[in-house]
Amino acid sequence: MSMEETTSGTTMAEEPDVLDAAGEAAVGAGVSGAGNGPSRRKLESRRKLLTAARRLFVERGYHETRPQDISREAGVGHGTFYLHFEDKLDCFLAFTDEAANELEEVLDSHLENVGTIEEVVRQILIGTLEYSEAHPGVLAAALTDVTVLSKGDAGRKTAAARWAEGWARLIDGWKQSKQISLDIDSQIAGQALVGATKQAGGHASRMHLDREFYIDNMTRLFVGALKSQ
Amino acid sequence: MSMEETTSGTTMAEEPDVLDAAGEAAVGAGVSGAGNGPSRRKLESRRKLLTAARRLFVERGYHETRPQDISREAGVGHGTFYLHFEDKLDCFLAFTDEAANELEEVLDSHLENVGTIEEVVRQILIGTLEYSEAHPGVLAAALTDVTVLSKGDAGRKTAAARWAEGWARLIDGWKQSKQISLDIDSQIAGQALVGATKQAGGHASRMHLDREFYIDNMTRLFVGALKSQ
Amino acid sequence: MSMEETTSGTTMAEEPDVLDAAGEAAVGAGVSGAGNGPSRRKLESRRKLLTAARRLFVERGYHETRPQDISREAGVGHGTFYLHFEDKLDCFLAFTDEAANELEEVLDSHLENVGTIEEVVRQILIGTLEYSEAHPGVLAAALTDVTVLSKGDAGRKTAAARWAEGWARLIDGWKQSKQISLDIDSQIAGQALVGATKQAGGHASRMHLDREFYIDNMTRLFVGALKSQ
Amino acid sequence: MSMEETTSGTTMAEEPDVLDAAGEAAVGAGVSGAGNGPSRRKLESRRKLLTAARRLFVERGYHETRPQDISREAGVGHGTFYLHFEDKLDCFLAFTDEAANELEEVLDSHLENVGTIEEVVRQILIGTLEYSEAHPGVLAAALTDVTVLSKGDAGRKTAAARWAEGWARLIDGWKQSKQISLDIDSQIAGQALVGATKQAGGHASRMHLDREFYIDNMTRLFVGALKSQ
DNA sequence: CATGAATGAGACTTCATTCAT
DNA sequence: GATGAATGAAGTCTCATTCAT
Repeated sequence: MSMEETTSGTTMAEEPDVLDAAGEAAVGAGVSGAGNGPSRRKLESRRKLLTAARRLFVERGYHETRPQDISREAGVGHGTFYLHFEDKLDCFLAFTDEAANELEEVLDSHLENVGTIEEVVRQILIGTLEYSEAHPGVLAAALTDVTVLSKGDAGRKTAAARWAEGWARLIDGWKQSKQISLDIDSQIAGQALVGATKQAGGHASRMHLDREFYIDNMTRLFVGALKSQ
Repeated sequence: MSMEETTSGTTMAEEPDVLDAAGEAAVGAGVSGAGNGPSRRKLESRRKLLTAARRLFVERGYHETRPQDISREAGVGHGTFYLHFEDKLDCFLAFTDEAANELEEVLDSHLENVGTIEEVVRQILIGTLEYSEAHPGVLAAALTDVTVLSKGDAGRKTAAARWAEGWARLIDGWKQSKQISLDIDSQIAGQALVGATKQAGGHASRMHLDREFYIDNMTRLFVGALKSQ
Repeated sequence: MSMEETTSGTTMAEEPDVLDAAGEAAVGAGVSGAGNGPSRRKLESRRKLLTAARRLFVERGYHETRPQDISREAGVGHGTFYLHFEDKLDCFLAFTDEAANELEEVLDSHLENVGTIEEVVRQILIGTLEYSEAHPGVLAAALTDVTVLSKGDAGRKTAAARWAEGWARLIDGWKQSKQISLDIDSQIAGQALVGATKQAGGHASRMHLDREFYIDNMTRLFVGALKSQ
Repeated sequence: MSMEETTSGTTMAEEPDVLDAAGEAAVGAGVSGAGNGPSRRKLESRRKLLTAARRLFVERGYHETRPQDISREAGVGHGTFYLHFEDKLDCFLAFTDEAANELEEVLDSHLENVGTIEEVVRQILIGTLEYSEAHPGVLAAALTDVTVLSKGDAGRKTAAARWAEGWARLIDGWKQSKQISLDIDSQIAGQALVGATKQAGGHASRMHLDREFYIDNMTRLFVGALKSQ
C-alpha cells in the first residue's frame, strides 16, 4: 500500500535535502548560495507552524481553529503563518498530507514480508490502530472532509482518497493473482474499507474497546468482504 | 431496522395532527387557547424554516449556511428563526433528524416480507440509493459530523449513530437465529457498514457509477463481511 | 447649474417621505405597514453613520479613516456600518453624493435672478466659498479621486464629474444665447473650471487669502477664459 | 518656467556624475573609499527601485503599491528598499520629484525662443501633452495628493506646488512687462492653471479627445483668463 | 408571534517595516 | 550593501445572536 505525494500550493521539502557542506564558503554575501531551497530558518518556522496546526486541528477541529491560534501556539508572529501557507485551508491540507504520509510509512513497514490477504488486512488494521494510539485524533481530523470548502484547491487529493487508492491497488493485485473474485470493483471496495475503518475506528476509540477484540472483528469483516463469493 | 426519535431542544410535531378546525380563531390574538399545542401559524413558520434549512445545508453545507440565509429562503423574518430553534446547531439537528426519519421510513417499507440476509442487505442498499436519488445530497449533509460543535446538546444522537444502531439490531437478530457467527460484534459491524455506505455512496455519486453495478458490489461486500467464517 | 442624483449601491431616501399617519393602525404585527421604505430607526442609524463618516473623511481623508472609526464616532456597533453600506467605498460615495447635493442647493439658491455671465460666475464662486466656509474641508474631501479603487462601482459618478457637468450645461446655454464663442468645448471648459476651483480654492484656504481678493481674481480669470476671443 | 529640486530624506544624485574609474575597487569590501559618493552598486539598486516604483505607482496608484511589489519588480531583495528610501512615502516623493524634473526639462525645451503669451501657453500645453503621451499616467500619478500622509516630510513640496510656482513666475514676468493686468494674482492664477490642466487633461485622456482640439481649446481658455480685462 | 435592525466579538488576511544572516 | 524571513498592528468584513418595536 503506497500513497503518492499530492501537489500543494506551498509545497516544500520537509527537511533540507542536504545542509550546505560549507555554508560559510557560500559565494555572495555570506547567506546561502544561489538556487538554494528554503533556508533552515524558514523550514524551522514551517515545522513549528505545522506542529502547532496539527495539535489544534486535532484538538478543536478545522472550523474551531484560527490561523492566529496556530501562530501563537507555534510561537511565531501572525503574519508568519501566511508566509508559509496560502490560507487556512492550505495549512490544513498540508497537515492532512503529512498525516497521510506518516500513516503510509507505518503501514508500509507493517506490510513487509506479509503474505495472505488476512495477514495484510490484519497488519493494516494493526498499523492504523498503532498510528492512532501514537497520534490520538490525528486520523479523524485528517479525514475531515473539507472538499466543500475548497475553491481553487479542488485538485488536491484528500487523505481519504489517497487511502482508498492504496486499498484499491492492493485489491487489484489480489484480483490479478486470483486470490479474490474479479467481480469486486477495487474502487468501490477501497472506499468502503476506508469508510468502515474511519467510522468503526472512531467508535472503538470512543468506547475504549479492547484492542484485540476490535482487530479480530474488523479483520474478519474485511476478509469476509473481500473473499466474498 | 428502526430509528427512534432523538430529543431536541425545541422538539415539535413535524406536522400538525389536525389542522385547527377554525382558522379564524387564530387571527385575532394570534395565539390559540390555553393548553393547545403550537398554533397553525407557528407550525407553518417552522415548516418553512426547516424546508429552507434542508435546501441550504444540502447545497452549501453547515458552515456556509447562515441563519439569516435560512430565514430569507423561508420568507420569514430573521428573528423568527430563534423562535423555532435554540440556535443554528439545533436547527441542523432537526434537519438531520428529519432526514433520518425519512430514510428509516423508506428502509422499513423495503424490508417488508424480505427473508435472507442477502435480500435484506440488498434492499437496504437499494432503499438508501433510492432515497439519495430522491433527495440528492441530503444523506451526505445529514451525516456531517458536528459533534465537535455541540455544547450542551452532546446528548443528541447523530444520524450516523441512529443508523448504526439499526444495523446492529438486525445483526443481533441474525446472530440469534444463527444465520451469522456469534463472533461478530454487532456494534462494530454496524458502525463499519454505515461508514462503508457513507464513503462508498459518496464515491458512487461523485463518479456517477451505474446503479446496478454499485448495488451488486456493495451487497457482495456486505454479505461477505457478515457471513464471514 | 444642477446636478442629478447618482445611483448608489445602497441608495435610500434621506428622510421618510411621510410618517405613517397612524402607525398603530398598521395591518400586521404593529410594525410599519407593508411596502414601507426603511424604518425611522434605520434612517437614524444611517444618518448618524453618514455624519460621522463626513467628519472623519474630512479630518483624516479616505485612507486614514476606518469603518470601525466611523461606527464608533456614530455611536453604533461595528456591524451596523455594513448594514447601511456595502463597504467603505460605498460609504465614501454616499458622503460625496450628499456633499454634492448640498453644494448644488447652495449654488442653485445663489443663481436665482442672476443674469450676466460675470454675475453667474461670481455667484458660483461665492456660493462655493460660502459652502467651504460653512463646511470646512468637505469639498476637498469629496473631490478626492477614488476611481482607481472602485471595482464594480465604476458606474457611480464622482462629485467632480457632476460638478463639471453642471458647468458644461451652463456653458452650453451661453453658447446657444451667443454670449460666448461656439468654439469653446463645454466639457473641456467645465472640467477646467472645476479643476481650477479645486486647486485654487485649496490654495486660498491654506494661505488664508482674503475672501474678496480671491473671488475677484477667480471671477476675472473664469470670465476671461469663457469670453475669450 | 523652472522647478527647483526639493529636499528629500534620502536625496541622491539621479545619476553618478562620474562612474567609478575602477569598478573592481568596489568588489572587495563592497564599500568605496571614505568620502566617496554612493557606490555604483548602490546607485544601480536605487535606479532599479525607482524605475519599478514609477511603473507600479502609475499602474496601481500609491495605496495599491507595496514596497515588496516594488522590490520584486526591481529584482532586488525586499529589505533593499529601505536602504534607499526612508519609507514608502519617501519613495513616492522621489518618483514625484523625478517626474517633475522630466516635465520641467520638456517644458523648458519647448519654451526656447517663444514670444507671445499665446505661444508660451500653447507650448506648455503641447509639452505637457507630449510628456503625458510619452509617459502615460505619470503626471496623474505624480500629482496625487499625499499631503495628508506626510508626517515629518511636511516640508517637501508637491509636484503640483512646483508646477504652480513655475506658472506664477511666468505670470509675474508678464505683469512686469505689462502684457497682462497687474490685478492678476500670480499665485492664484498659477494654482488655477495647474488645477485646470490636471482635471481637463485627465478628462481628455479618458475620453481620447483629439489632440489639436484639446490644445486649441485649452490655449484659448488660458490665454483668455490671463489676458482678461 | 413576528420582525429586521442592531450588535460586537472575532474571522481571515495584509503590509509597512525591522532584523538576523 | 544586500537579503528575505519575520513581525504584529491594523485592516476590512461576517455572522450568530439579541432586542426594541
